Amino acid sequence: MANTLSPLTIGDLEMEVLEQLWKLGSGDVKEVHAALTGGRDNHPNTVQSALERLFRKGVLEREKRSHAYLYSPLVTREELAARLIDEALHRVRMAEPMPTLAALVDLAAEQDPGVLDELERLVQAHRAKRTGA
Amino acid sequence: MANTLSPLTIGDLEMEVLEQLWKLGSGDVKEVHAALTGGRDNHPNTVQSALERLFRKGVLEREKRSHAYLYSPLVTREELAARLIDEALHRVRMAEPMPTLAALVDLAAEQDPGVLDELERLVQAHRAKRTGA
DNA sequence: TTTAAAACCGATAGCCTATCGGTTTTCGGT
DNA sequence: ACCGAAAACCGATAGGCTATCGGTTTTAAA
Repeated sequence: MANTLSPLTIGDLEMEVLEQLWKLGSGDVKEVHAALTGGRDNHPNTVQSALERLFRKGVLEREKRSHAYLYSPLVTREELAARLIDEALHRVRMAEPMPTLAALVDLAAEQDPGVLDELERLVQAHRAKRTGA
Repeated sequence: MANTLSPLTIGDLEMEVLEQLWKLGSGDVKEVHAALTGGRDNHPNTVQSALERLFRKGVLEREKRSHAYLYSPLVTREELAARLIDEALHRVRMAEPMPTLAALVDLAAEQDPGVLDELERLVQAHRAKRTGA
C-alpha cells in the first residue's frame, strides 16, 4: 500500500557512514564506527545495519577480511549525486534531461565561466569515445 | 528514530495527482479523481488526502469554491525538478556543481547521444552571450 | 578447542504514503 | 430558517522505510 517504486533513498546515518568510507577508502564496521565519533554515539550494530543496507542498495561492496567484512564504496560522491538526480527527474517524469541540464549549466556557468571549457572538453571526450568505439 | 530531515518526497499517487493538476490547471477533489481514471480506481478520499499532503508540502495552493477546495499547483514541473535536484545535491553535500554535471552528462549521453550536440550549442550560446556582454 | 570477535536475526520505535469508513461541517435551495 | 446533499475532516489500518539495539550463532585465530 505504500510506494511501489523504490527510489534509492539514503538515510542520515547512511550518508554519514558513506562519508566516512569516502574518506577512509574502505573500512569494517569497527573502523567506520570509530571514525563516526563526531557527535554520534551509536551502537556498533546500528552502524553495521547501515552498512548492510548500503550494501544491499548496491552503493557499497564488501569482502571478507578474516572475521569482518571490509566495505568500500562502489560509487563516487559525484556518481551518487548523478544517480539521485536521475531518479528525481524520472520521478517527475522529466524524461528529457536537456532542459534541466540547461538550467544546471546556467547556474554553474554563472558562478564560474570555467565550466564552459570543462563542458566543452567533456563533450569532446564523449564524442571521441563514441566514434572510437 | 527515523530520518531527522524531511527531503520533500512525492509519492506515486501524489505524482499522478500533480500530473493531472498540471494538465487541468486546477481542480477539486472530484475533478482530479475523475481525471485520474487511467487504470487507477481509488476512493475519492484517497485522492483527497493526497491533495491535502501536497498542499501541506507547499506544492499546491487551494481556495474555497463554494463547498469544495479548488487546488492548483504552486510549482511547475521544472521548478519541482529543480527543487528535488537541489535537495539531492544537499543530501550528498555536493557544493561543487562541475563534477556532478560531468556525471550527469555521462548518464544523459548514455541514454541519448543527442544531448552532446545540444550541450555543444548550449556552451556556444553562453560563450556568445559572454563575449557579447 | 576454547574464546572472543563479528555477523546475523529479530524486535521496536517513529515516520511516511496509500487506503478508506464514519462524522461533522457547510453550502444551496426551498 | 431548515433540510439535505456534498464535501471536508478525523481516525484507523496496512505496509515500507530508517535507525536503534539485544541476543544468538557463526567463525576465525590463538
